[in-house]
Amino acid sequence: VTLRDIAAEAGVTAITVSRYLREPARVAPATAERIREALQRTGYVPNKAAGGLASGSGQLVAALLPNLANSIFAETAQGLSAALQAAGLELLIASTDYSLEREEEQLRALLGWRPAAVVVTGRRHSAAAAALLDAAQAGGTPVVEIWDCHPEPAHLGRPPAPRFTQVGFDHDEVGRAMAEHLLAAGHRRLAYVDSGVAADYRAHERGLAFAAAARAAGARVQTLVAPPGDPIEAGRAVLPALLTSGSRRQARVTAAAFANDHLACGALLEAHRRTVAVPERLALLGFGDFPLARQLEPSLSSVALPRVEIGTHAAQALLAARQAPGPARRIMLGWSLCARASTAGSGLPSA
Amino acid sequence: VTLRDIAAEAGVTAITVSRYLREPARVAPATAERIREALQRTGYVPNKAAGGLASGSGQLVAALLPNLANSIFAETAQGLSAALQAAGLELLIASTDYSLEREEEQLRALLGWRPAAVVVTGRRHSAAAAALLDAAQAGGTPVVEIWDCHPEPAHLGRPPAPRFTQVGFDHDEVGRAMAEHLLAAGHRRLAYVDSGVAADYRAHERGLAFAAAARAAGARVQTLVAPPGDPIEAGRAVLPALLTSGSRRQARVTAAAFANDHLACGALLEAHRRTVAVPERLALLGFGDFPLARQLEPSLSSVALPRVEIGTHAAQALLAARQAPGPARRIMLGWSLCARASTAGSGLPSA
DNA sequence: TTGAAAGCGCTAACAG
DNA sequence: CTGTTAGCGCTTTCAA
Repeated sequence: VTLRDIAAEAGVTAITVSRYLREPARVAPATAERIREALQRTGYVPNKAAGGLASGSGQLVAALLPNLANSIFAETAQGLSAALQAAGLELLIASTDYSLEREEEQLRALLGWRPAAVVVTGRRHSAAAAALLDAAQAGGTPVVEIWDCHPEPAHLGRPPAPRFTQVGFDHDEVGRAMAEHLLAAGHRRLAYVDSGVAADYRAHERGLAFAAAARAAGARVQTLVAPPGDPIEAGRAVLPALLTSGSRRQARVTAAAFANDHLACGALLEAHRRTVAVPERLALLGFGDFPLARQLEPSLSSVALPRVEIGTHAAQALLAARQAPGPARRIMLGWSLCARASTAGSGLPSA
Repeated sequence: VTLRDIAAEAGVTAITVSRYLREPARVAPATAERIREALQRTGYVPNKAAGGLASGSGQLVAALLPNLANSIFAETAQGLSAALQAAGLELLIASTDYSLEREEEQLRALLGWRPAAVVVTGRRHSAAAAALLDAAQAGGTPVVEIWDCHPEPAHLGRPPAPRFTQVGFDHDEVGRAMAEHLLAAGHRRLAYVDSGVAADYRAHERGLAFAAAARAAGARVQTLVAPPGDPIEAGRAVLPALLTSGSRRQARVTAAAFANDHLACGALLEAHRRTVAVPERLALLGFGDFPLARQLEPSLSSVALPRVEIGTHAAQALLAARQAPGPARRIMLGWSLCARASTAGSGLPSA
């Protein structure tokens, strides 16, 4: 069923039906009525590919996320989806499995649909992918990077504008805040447990900032990498290393920060099983504030993230850019360190 | 940059470039080389909307899920996404928020892209949505219903074919298995805690089957509905009702089954907090087997679901149907009741 | 208020 | 092996 078919039914030409569909007011009432009936009878659904081709517009938004199953990105996807639907845009989505090569490949595929805007995760891309994004933006397609706002150092008093609009937060800042939280509770022997997903560079960067801040404050920091596989099990598996670390000449770790709440929960559960006192013997700090974190016993301290908001704000930013193209912005969203029982301050003497 | 541009660069016409892109073997090596260079230089990305329009094909798959953030559907989406990407198809996704009206509205929007196939969640649709799906299938677009395989009663010895291919499992069967599991552990006073998401009819159907099976075995069953809002909190909130139920003339509930693991975890954590013995005083059975279920203390019995497989099998089914259209099939995927400590058999005397 | 002509970027079918 | 012609279904621009 095409526009022509229903035009024939209504005794007009295709263009009139097309007009009716877009600006009903510009069609005579009598004609409109006949068109409406024909539309009803046939159950016509306009072909958006043809429409987009003719008008050069496009109603698709392409989004690239590392993984749709990961609750962090799933909520962002939901936020994006809901906000775009409300604006009449459709979401074309692809997962990259944290791989820059797959991101490039999928970006190329999605760009073939001439999306109205592009959303990518993070600020690291392959050279070719970056070139594609630049070209897209130069061609008037807004590009938004999510989950990673990275302020460059200020030049001449103000920070330079980013290449693409960024919606998220500064992972360095979070890493530092995590360190400061543990330092404030009196800890001086810290550990950071990095993600087993090696390509999750944001987790790695948080760890670097964590370590730098801790060392700057005179604390010792050890970095472990969780084994790959189920992250809760990985967190359990990491606990022994945390407990025995530096047992010889170096004082033992008294607090550990984790790349995510799954790992931290694993460690917490394993500590419980081994009757290791948390936070007395070992304080634990997660990242992500997953719903269960606050429910465990002891409740897990964590960093609450604007997971859904990143999606909705990204949608808003690209809608705004579509209407009135402007320079790339940095949209910093709030996060908060939720201090709970697992890091309750004990005023430990520094070792 | 269009096909014409790079054709001009390579000194050929557009159709030759088009051929090179689709069947490189059918152009002369020398020509191919020039085209390749031109492609490289310009960074050309073929316009798929135009290609699809001309060829009548389309490389998009439309998927409708209740919610992308819900871990159950998020994993299915990931499975779908990965399997489709591997086959060179893109995923156009929309969320319905468990609403049939929104499903219909979004279905109409997605159908405008003339997708190569359509994936919808569940077997209930508005009349108009069902008509759209029928029309799509009649027009050669495979339609797959996921998460709900509902065998009709057999006529003349064999069950009738479903309207659309279904990929999932039978929720009635799961509901019965949940009841049987608790009955086998000696329980005779059961409860089913339904989802606070009223439109989640699959959870409701499991509850009905659960209750029917339990009553058929001579047990008493009470059905509660979890309050809306955070499901873990809802599970916590429901516990008192379970503990006090029937305390007067009717014997107390000794085992409860839940619409999902979030609710069950909430109840488990609340039981722990109140030092209510699980499973001795109250056995708890979840649904979904979320990663944390097995990690809690006591570990939560639950029903493990083919979450990712539903996505991958749906992709396979629609790819197969694209290549060789056949009758709708019912693809039943396996699930398993994981008996853990929270329902460990206590051989309770029936009341 | 409606229509005719042209074309969006690409591909099918045929011809050369 | 390559090109010509004629669209896919819709919208733009202009004219009536």
